[in-house]
Amino acid sequence: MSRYAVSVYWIFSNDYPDLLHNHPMDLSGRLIDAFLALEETRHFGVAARRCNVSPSAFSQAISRLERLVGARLFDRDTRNVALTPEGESFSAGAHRIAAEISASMSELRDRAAHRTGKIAVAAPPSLCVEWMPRMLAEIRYEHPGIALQLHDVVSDRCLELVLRGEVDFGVNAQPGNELEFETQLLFNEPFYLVCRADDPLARGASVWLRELDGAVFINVVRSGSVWQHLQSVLAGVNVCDSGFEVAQFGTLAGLIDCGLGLSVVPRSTLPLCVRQSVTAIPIRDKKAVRPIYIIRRRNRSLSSAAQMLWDRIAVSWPQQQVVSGKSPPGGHD
Amino acid sequence: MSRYAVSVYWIFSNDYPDLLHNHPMDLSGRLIDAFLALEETRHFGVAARRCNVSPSAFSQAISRLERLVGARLFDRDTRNVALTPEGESFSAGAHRIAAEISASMSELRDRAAHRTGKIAVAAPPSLCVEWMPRMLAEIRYEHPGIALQLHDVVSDRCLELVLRGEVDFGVNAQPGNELEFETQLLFNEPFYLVCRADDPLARGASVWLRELDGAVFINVVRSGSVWQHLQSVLAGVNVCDSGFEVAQFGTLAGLIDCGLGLSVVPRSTLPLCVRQSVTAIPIRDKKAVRPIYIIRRRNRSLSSAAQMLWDRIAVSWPQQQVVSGKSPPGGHD
DNA sequence: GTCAATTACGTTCTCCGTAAGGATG
DNA sequence: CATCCTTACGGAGAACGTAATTGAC
Repeated sequence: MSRYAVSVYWIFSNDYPDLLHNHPMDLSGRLIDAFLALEETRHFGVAARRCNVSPSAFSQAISRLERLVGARLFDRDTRNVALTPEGESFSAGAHRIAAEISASMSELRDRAAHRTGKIAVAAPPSLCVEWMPRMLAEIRYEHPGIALQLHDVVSDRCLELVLRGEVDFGVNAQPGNELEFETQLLFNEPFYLVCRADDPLARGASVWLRELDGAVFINVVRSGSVWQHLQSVLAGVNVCDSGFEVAQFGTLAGLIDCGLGLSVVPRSTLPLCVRQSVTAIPIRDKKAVRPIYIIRRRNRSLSSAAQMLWDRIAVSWPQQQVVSGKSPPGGHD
Repeated sequence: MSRYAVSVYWIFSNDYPDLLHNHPMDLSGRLIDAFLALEETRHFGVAARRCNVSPSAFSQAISRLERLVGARLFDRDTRNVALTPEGESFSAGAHRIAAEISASMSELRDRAAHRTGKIAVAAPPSLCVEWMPRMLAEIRYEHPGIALQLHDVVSDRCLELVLRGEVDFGVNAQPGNELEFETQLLFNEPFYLVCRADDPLARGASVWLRELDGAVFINVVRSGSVWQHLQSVLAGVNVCDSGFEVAQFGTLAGLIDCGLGLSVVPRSTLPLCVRQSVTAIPIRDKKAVRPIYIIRRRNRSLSSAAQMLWDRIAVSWPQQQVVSGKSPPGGHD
């Protein structure tokens, strides 16, 4: 009896009385399925088997559907089953509903299986020379249905694209602030000395930064992250400013080739810098590196496809952890 | 313990194991509603209130939906709610599903409320002169959204249209066979003598059939039901065949007007027969009637709109009952 | 009499609401 | 610490299966 008393209390304490299990719109996919099966087979038993339920359950389901829509949908006796005019009217809608449900489900399944989807990433031009294209080529080969988008942009623009959701994630030499971004260090990319092959500095297999004292130095433009990092890398080295400030690494190579100076660039740009008479030499200083991060918006999940690429990139360097938002020396913004 | 034994037996005797409450397509309208509410409000509490459920139930519903589609649809913490890429992808489909469900339900509701729909009826030309048009005019006035169709056809064609479902029901002077048709007698329509106003028979207020002995009789075509019924009505009366056999009652009136004979017609055709010098006189014989039935396919329900008109017609003569399929004397086919 | 749909009835599962828990700002 | 989403839990209703009933041929 006390159980009943509790029930009564609950009935009256229910703050959501409007919709006690009788919403006008609780059409379920099962009911639509039942309708379509019966429409096609015109036979309760067969339709029930097709829906994997007992004839009894199927009959009840049809009754439920009819009660729900407020109209008898099938005329039936023990021998014949046929649509009523209302059933005919409902049929078109039922087919459309089923098609929409099916389409929505397949779309999500396709995305989950990476048969379709889209990945947009941003990366600095240097990493777009070989590194990102190689990553994307793998994806394209394994999942040709996924649309790929690559923005080769400078650091600030990369963060902007990530923040605005125009790319799923970015690869960047500069981490974002930790309130808005989730950042993981991928690797530290070493800088290389780039100079003429007949430059005295090119005699050894590697050089120290201090050996660059007095060398004529060609700068890259200040907007890129390369310039930012070089400021700290070259701190304490007395290089001589050549006066040039180039935007493209191919230009850099041309200037060097003609004996107008030398430069220091990240390894990923070497394919653009090295030519017949221009060579690249490792720098032995541990600090002659720039960090490469992978960056996404904090608290935003990635699409299934983007997550796959993220994992593939991030997992390649398994020892890394999320870094704090403090900018490293030489970083800006 | 015996209860558990029974349960175990049932588990193993279950012939429908495939789909034990985990069909891939049991998307319900409620879940779609929940999704749309949360997409719009971006707030669990508010969306829950809009759906008239507790925050807890709403949260569970979203989780259920996400488990069902196999993808996380919302990124959320205690402060922010946002669609994931998969959620964005699902959104369009969800809107379409909701729209289709809503449209289907409204359509059925509109039909139930007679705001829309269609009625097609067949009736003999005689009853299309005044009787059916009056019925249909009422419907049109009260329910202008319902499309109306009227076939003025002869008896056999009427049954054919009913059987083939090209009309919802028919009004007919001849009942169909009771296996395929469901028939209800509406009324017995009296026959009238139609003759020149100066005919001796027109002197009284009414006549007996036997008074027609020797009169020159103009027949209507044999294909119509009028001819069928006249055969039995005039059995035993020795009328003189005029040789004319007309299809239109206007023609009949013209012939009579010119003194070429007289005829006997159902009351409903009188508006077409009576003119200045042609008059109609009731016949006193009880058998000088033809039955008018309302006929529909057996075991086929009518559309909501058609049912309304059927009821309106059938209920006008409440004492009538379903007649047997035996053709009345004079009936054919 | 037979076959198929329905109804009756008991069981299981779904879904809800209350209440407690936990994370975030 | 306040807010809001989530989990835990118990109960009501939904939905199913078996079995009995109805109804049509």
